[in-house]
Amino acid sequence: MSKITSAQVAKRAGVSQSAVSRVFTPGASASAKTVKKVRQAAADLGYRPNVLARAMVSGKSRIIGLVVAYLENQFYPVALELLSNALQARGYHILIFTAPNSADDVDVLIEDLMDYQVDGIIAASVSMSSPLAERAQHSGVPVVLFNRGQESGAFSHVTSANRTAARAVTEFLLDGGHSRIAHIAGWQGSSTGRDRQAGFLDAMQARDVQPFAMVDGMYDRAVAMACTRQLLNGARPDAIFVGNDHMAFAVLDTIREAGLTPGQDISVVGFDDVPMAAWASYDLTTYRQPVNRMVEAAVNLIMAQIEAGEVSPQKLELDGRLILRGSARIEKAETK
Amino acid sequence: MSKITSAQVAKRAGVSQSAVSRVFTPGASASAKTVKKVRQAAADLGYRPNVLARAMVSGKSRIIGLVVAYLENQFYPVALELLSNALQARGYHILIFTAPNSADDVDVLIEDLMDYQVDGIIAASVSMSSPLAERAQHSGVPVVLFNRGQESGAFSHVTSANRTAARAVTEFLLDGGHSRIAHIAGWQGSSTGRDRQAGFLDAMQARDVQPFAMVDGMYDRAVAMACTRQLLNGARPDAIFVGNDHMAFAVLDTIREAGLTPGQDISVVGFDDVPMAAWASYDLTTYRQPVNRMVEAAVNLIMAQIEAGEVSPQKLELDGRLILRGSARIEKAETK
DNA sequence: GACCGCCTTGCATACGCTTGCAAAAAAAGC
DNA sequence: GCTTTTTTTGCAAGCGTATGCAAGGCGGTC
Repeated sequence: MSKITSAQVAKRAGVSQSAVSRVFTPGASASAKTVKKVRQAAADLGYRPNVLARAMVSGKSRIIGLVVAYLENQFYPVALELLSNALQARGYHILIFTAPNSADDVDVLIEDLMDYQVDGIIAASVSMSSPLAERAQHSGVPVVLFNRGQESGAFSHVTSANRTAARAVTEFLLDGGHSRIAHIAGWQGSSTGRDRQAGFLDAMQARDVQPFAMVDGMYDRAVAMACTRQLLNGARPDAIFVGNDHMAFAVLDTIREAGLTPGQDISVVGFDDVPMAAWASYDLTTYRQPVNRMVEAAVNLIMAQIEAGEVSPQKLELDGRLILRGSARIEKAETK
Repeated sequence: MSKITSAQVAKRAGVSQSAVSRVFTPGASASAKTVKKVRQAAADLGYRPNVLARAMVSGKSRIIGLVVAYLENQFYPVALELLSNALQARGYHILIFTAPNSADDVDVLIEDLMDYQVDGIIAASVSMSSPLAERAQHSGVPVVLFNRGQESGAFSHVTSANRTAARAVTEFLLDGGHSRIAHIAGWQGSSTGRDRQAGFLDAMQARDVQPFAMVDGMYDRAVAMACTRQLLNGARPDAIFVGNDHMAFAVLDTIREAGLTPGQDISVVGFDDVPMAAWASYDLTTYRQPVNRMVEAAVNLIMAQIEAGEVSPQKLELDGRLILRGSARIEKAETK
């Protein structure tokens, strides 16, 4: 029930309170003798500096606000864990805010976040409004968007090269001899969803083949299942490119439910390469987002902005690669 | 780049700083006139109270430390999201700490945590050492263990009634006519793993049937797969009760890999009922942990301890129920 | 109209720490 | 050994807010 303060340590060590502070402040000067006395006293009393008090005077809280949603999509827990570890290693910690779906509420959330004097904000799977942009900018809080882009040049962001990637996926399907290719797109309210769809269209137009179908799957399992059932009615596609793995699993389940075999009757390709994609029951061919590098980049970005007061927003697009598994036919078509 | 303070608002509104403070402090007295002036000035300036400064003087940070690991196991992201939402609704937020596997390091983590003056700690999927117990107790920081028990009566915890539940699962398998039942147990270093194994043994002994096999799956996918391959060699079990869903999925994959059909050749039952268990590709019979109620209970517990300074640790065990799906044979054996 | 009680308000202090400044101490230079 | 330079140290002033206390304002009662 006791809070040990630096003053108490100071008294016990026979030095001033500022001496104690300096011993616990990296880069401050203190003689070996003082350091020893203070450390001893601190250990005796079980003293630990109060991060909040430190934050008040220094203006640095060593807290990063993380806004996240869609934790059902395994991509985010994985990213969250990596982010947390990377930041912990640098002495920062994550204050987590789970975002509601509506975009307006995100703004409220960010206000909340800033009340905590966070040193930076990482927003994963979330778009931010422009008023909010100004707000954060105005407060001098760096913002990095993770796995989501932003047209306005307000923030930094790090994503995959979604459009290029989607083009590669589509070309892979075309090369595999598919000609009736459908796209269950990621949510069109998100940049990732739009970019991947654009990449899909790029590739189709380049080869001069019409999309079999193209619908918005909203990054939602139920919606993806409904879309798939629709597609399976009547003339079927021979391939479906799905906006992310989370939906792709739903597609696979639905295809099997219809008595068809993925990779044989219909090829399915996802996006993300979450761990589950490698599991035998799904065995999903998918485009691997380089989540490790994305996290690293995001952390580096936010650190740079915090430490250097860097203001120019960076837009990073990292390359991943297609991971071939059993859910999509590989060999060239028999027409060859 | 500007930090608006209550003093600035005060000046603009023509009142004292304390008046501003009172307007933003629920339960403090201020005349309607003052409230109006202050709110106006605050809105003009874009003032928001500094939570950290508030925390310093009040001693309440409105931050809950959450220690978590095993985010690959979908149970935890789900719980995390629910916890975060429940706490956000009460004006609290989560500072997240991802725990390494080793138990010692958890202690270091908690020290870190307490530096942030958290109002409480929720530890999910993590055991705590007794020195740590004292430490937190000494600092007056309430600790609640989530989905993990603790023999020492030091902290509160909330879990399922794991032993009873495991007994029910085992009885279900016995009733289904299975006689060669194996158990791939949860990590024996965890209370949940041990309790479920104990429940399994309870039921088997009560019916006087020998376990076909019993091994520690360590809550690890790879280990569970290895165990399963072992079990499938030679004389096979006709049922496997797995310590959690995360491992059960691995078991199912391995069974299929061996050319067998779960629910037909071998029954499999898991524990947790994570969302994925309901997906068609797994269709896993499993014991549903009442995660909503567990979260609610954990939050209530920690709130009570924070607000009332409650000290007596509570040990809550909630009941879930068995969810029947396709991975386990249901009907009585043919011997009937 | 005087008196009493209650609601508001400002003043001043405290929360636990960092940091600029100047004095003291130690080290270095000759 | 004395001056000059460098390092160490204590003092004190904040960081932005809440809150006890006393003074002021208001209405109500007789």
